[in-house]
Amino acid sequence: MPRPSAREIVLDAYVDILIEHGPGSVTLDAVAAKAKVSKGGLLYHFGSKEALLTGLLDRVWRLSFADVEHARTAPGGPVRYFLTSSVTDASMDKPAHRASMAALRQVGADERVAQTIRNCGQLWRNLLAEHIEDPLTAEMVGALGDGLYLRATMGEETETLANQIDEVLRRLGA
Amino acid sequence: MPRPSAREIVLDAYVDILIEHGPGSVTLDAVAAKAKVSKGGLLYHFGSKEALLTGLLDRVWRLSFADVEHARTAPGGPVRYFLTSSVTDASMDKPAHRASMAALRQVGADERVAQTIRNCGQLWRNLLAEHIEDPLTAEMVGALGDGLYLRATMGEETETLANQIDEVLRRLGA
DNA sequence: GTCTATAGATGGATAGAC
DNA sequence: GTCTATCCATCTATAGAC
Repeated sequence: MPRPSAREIVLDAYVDILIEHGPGSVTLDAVAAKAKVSKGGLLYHFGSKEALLTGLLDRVWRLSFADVEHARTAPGGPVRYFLTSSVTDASMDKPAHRASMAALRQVGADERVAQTIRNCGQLWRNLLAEHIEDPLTAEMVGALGDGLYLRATMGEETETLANQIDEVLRRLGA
Repeated sequence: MPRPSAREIVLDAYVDILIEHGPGSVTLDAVAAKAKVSKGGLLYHFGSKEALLTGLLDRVWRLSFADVEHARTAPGGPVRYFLTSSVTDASMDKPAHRASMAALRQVGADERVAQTIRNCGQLWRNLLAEHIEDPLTAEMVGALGDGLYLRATMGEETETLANQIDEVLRRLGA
């Protein structure tokens, strides 16, 4: 485990603040303080506030891509991995989910945000389509997972469904 | 149709800016300009930025409650109404959806935001539970609708599922 | 590569005229 | 009920020392 670069530490702080306080509270001062660098130090790595967002979107895409690849070889299969991670990891500190949660809070701030999130969604949908024969079923699994993800990011109880993923998949025929 | 009060016009402007530019761009100046009042005029109706958020959350709850009541007597039944409106109205300018989309962008800014959204979600889940016998099926329909809603708010294509709502419901047995 | 200092702009909120 | 004017805190970004 190599020590994370200063760039990554700053990005972590940016993500933390977005998730905990929202975009209205994101200031260079706040990010620098959380990352324990000075504002000048921060601006050496990210030349502007917009550069921070760019860095976040890069991370979101990179981690989502890796997560989808990881799903391909997951023990219970990709489909099961998709649903369980939608519901389980969103509240935990899996980096891929933290990054996309942070990005979700920036929708509207820049066109690239929604674009990136859509691209990541497409990755997952492609994966599901590869492993579920019927197209409509694949779409339904995708939408259901997205719903679980949304709920988890809202701090909602998802146990009712989380404990019955196998039965859910059986009923969907996936 | 009574002319909307100044309060409502200001709230509309606040919602517009949240949806179009995100919370990072919400300033009293911007809201006042969009509502075509002065900053002083705005602050007469909402004494602070926080009061604007409070006003939004009130509206979200009020409109969601009314929408759920409206769903009870919808032509195709409440369940069908839930799914079709999740997918259709989110991109349109139905006030209930615009308000909750705006609130969604403020998650993290204040605890009450996620709380309000959870409460509204509970309203819909109760409705579904009343009209779908099997509890797990009801939960699945709810999650699927939430997924469609999330996608619609991201400007995502939802037509594949939107055109097959009846088949979706048939497969879910709802 | 990280810091301090500071410029210059913009933010939220108040006071008081009309 | 709506406006203008203003205060002061905070924000982004730059300049330049170390």
